[in-house]
Amino acid sequence: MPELPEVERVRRTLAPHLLGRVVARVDLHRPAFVLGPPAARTHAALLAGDGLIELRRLGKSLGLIGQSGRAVHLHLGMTGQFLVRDAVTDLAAIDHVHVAWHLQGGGHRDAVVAFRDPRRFGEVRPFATVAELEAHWARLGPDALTIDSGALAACLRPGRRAIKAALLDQAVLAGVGNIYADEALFLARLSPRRHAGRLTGAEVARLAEAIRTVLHEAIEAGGSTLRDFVDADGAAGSYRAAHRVYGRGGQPCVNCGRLLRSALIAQRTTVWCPRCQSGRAT
DNA sequence: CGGTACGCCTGAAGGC
DNA sequence: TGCCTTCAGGCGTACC
Repeated sequence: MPELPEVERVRRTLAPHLLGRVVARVDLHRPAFVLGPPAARTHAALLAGDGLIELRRLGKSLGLIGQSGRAVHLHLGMTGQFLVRDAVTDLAAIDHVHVAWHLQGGGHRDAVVAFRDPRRFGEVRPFATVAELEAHWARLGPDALTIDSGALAACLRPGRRAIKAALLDQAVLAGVGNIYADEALFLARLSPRRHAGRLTGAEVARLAEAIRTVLHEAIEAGGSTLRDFVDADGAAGSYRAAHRVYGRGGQPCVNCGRLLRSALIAQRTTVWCPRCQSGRAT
């Protein structure tokens, strides 16, 4: 569920708890949750003893950077979340906590940041250098939050598949998932079944603007909480109430009143308005 | 190339 | 009440 807006909310709320502080200890509650070759999965690789200097984001991925130059790739998957707790918290009493970073210094009281992920689709993957993290991220397309018309056209040009499928492909564009793909296509008045490579220049421009608009709106609203998404301060997001199509199959279109269609496209439940998103090129 | 299916994993929700 | 099935979905991978 966490897509770009939710991950960005996590980044913003988590950063103040991490940056400028030192990792006093890393607890591996579930060692197998940490990815990569065994030699690269040490406590030091997870930034134990390191100072934390940066928390960056690309698409739905977060990167925590240490003063040593080490870096940890973090992905929330479907149900991943970060809990920030007092240092004395008994994390063993909280289910599905896989990794925990104990933090000191920086003028705050000691704290612990726990990665909790019931479904375990999330990722914690250490890298020895920032360059290696960046190489891992090189398979991702450009970040969706700032995508412009020209860059989007370049991403989509070779594609003959449905635009919905292309938007979900993180190698094309990083950060859009099922919720925001449907919301952006609705705003851009494009059928999800249109061929990605056959959109007109005007349509690509509309889509790029729609993607930026829905992502910015969602970030401002704290993200979309469907069931259990919360940011690092424990706050749920309210953007679900603003969804125009996602989760509204069979209900009237907010624009024209026609009942919204729902179908499986690119193996994902897709909702759109058959009138507003007519599917014909203009 | 694209599309289809599956596995990973848990918990919520629906059917009976 | 309780058991069983289905669904949700990010992402990698296998296969046609």
